[in-house]
Amino acid sequence: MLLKEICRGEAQVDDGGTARHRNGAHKRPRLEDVAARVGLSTASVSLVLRGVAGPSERTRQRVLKAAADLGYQVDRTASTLASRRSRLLGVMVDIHSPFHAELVEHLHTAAEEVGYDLVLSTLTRTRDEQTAVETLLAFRSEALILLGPTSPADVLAVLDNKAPVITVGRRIADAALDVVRTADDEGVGQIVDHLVGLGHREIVYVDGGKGVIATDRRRGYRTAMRRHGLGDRIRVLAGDNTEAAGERAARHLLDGPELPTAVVAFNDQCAIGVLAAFTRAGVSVPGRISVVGYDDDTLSRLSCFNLTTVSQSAREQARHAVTAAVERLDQDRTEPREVVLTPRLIVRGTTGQAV
Amino acid sequence: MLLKEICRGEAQVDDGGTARHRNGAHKRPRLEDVAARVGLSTASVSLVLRGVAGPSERTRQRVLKAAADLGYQVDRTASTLASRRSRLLGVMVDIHSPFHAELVEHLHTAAEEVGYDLVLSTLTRTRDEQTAVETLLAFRSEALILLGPTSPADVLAVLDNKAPVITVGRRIADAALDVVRTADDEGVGQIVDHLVGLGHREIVYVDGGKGVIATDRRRGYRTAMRRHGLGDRIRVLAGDNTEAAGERAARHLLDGPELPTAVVAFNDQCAIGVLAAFTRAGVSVPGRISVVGYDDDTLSRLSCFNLTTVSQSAREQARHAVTAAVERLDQDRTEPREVVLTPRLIVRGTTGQAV
DNA sequence: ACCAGAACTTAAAGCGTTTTAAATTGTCCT
DNA sequence: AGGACAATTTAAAACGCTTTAAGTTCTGGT
Repeated sequence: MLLKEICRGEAQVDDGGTARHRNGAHKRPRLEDVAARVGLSTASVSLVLRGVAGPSERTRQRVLKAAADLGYQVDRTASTLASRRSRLLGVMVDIHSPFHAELVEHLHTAAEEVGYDLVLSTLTRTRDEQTAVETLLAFRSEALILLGPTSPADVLAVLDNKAPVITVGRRIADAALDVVRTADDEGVGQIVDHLVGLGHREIVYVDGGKGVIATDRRRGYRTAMRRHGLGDRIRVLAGDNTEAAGERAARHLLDGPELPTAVVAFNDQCAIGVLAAFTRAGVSVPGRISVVGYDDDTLSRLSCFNLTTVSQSAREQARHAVTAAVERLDQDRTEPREVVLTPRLIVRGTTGQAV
Repeated sequence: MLLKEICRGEAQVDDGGTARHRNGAHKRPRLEDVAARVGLSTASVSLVLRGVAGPSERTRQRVLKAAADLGYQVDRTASTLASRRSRLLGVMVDIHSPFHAELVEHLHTAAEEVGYDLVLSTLTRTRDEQTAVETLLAFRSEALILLGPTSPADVLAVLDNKAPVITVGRRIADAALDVVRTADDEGVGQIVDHLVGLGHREIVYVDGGKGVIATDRRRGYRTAMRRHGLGDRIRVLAGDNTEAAGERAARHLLDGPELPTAVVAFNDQCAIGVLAAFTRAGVSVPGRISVVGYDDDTLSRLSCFNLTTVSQSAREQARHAVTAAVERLDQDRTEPREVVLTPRLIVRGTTGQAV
């Protein structure tokens, strides 16, 4: 062991710092190195570094100092292997989505609070959900938090056999999975309530195409209209989640016999298309017509849009997702759970009294 | 060994699938399990699974089949430890930045082509560069690709001792680091050329505050103006990277004696503020005044803005970053290298002939 | 001095792979 | 049949840590 140490030392000297990075094999200090430095066993050092009770105060201090001097940093791969726990939550995200970005932000803090770390795997044009999830498992993630997955329920169910799956932001038929989401129908309901409260009766909805989310929102619109006795005023225009769709819908309305007094769009992106088309046509918003989006995108907050919209409380969803994971991992919960949060209407500048 | 197998088998049956996830300790099949299944050693299986030459075709097929049957997936932590290589590139990103999202997308494909994987660590309000980088190292990243780091050059230099650092998108004084970036001054120069070509002479620049990037772009503006003999027309308005700053600047211009014929903003965000203020004031763009941004944000592409801007070629930067990493890791390059790419002007709808 | 028990420390056995050197099997000649 | 060599296969030693059971050292009380 002494010999070994000397060898390492010599090698480092010979190395001279020039070939430091060769093959990424820059020697980082190991537990053994700091142990040798203070004349203790690696066991003690490990104990101190993990903050486990046992080692004396004197030992603690010396070890901490030595570790700092050497710039020691634990090797996650080794400790995962040894402890049989990675304490890692795998998160699948669409890196282009601002909403996911927000979720990740809160997932980080929530996970940290319960002693877990996050590993991210992103979807891209050339990287599908399958690949993303495999990466997460290869890192030995203990649970999988999937943000807005599009895989069918049965695929997710199979996945759940390898590690508990928590789906965020999407309703899942009745697979035995944990789901955290907001009530999309209710969110649109709140929008309609708000508009009706402002005296609107001619409220048009621009659809978001197929998909669970679009379905829920559309239903929310219909239900709310009927609730207000406006069942016969229900009017759904085809559309999708793009600005272009919003523009098309708005032009369609402009070409029509009479303009409604309010337009509710599937999401913010789409709403902005609507907004742009109206502005260009000289129709005042919210003077002549009110426009509402959904998602509380960064976009909607821009003062030039200042869009009334619905927020999905990223913070709460993230916390619930982490809690769900921890319950599965550390508290033996086996029953699936669905957490449905109430979205929050954000009234900004694109809604006003009906004319 | 046979006994051991039986034990594992029994345990799985007892488990019955209900307590599967307890402590994240779901037993995944190991190399040994697939070896046992085909009656070979783990060594052979390892060889086959990694595609190393040696095993006979017959063996190969049998192993592959067994692995598939068992749903075997290699455990990265173990193989990293054993092979002393993680083949992992650590990437620090600001998850809220659309530009970083694009870079990550291309980094993924570039890394894959050379047999590396990416591990992402994000900056958030509560997670600074220090923490992000430590996480990357804890995973044993072999190189660090930092997207737009703000840490001072000397901190980055120290970091480079632990693993080769490749900085993307930011100029670094003269640290011995690899840098990949675009020539910001040149980008702004292209904008000015474009405007001058359209007959503009009164071109105002809205500044981006302090910071290396802002400095470069401002310099680019000044240099280009002088180059066109417009040195006496140079006019820089205070600003930063926000929409609000753009609005302020535009209002300032509107209040002034005479409007310039073109405004160049530090970035797209800022340009959109400018745009919004002009539109609201009834000043036609590009009829009366031209506006240009920088970054080619998703924002700028929205048809309602359709902003003329400058693209930073995420794809090229990503490829160069990965190449730089690989050269350091696999080809013993020790000399730092700076790659400066030429940005590309994207002419859209906010620039036109000077009036 | 001696001893029980508390306080602290450590030896050693893994964790699931890779890798090297050695062992085994197979093939083709004489 | 025997031997040389190539083609396969494998035993066993890492990798850097955690963890458990077993020491060892201290206390304070007799």
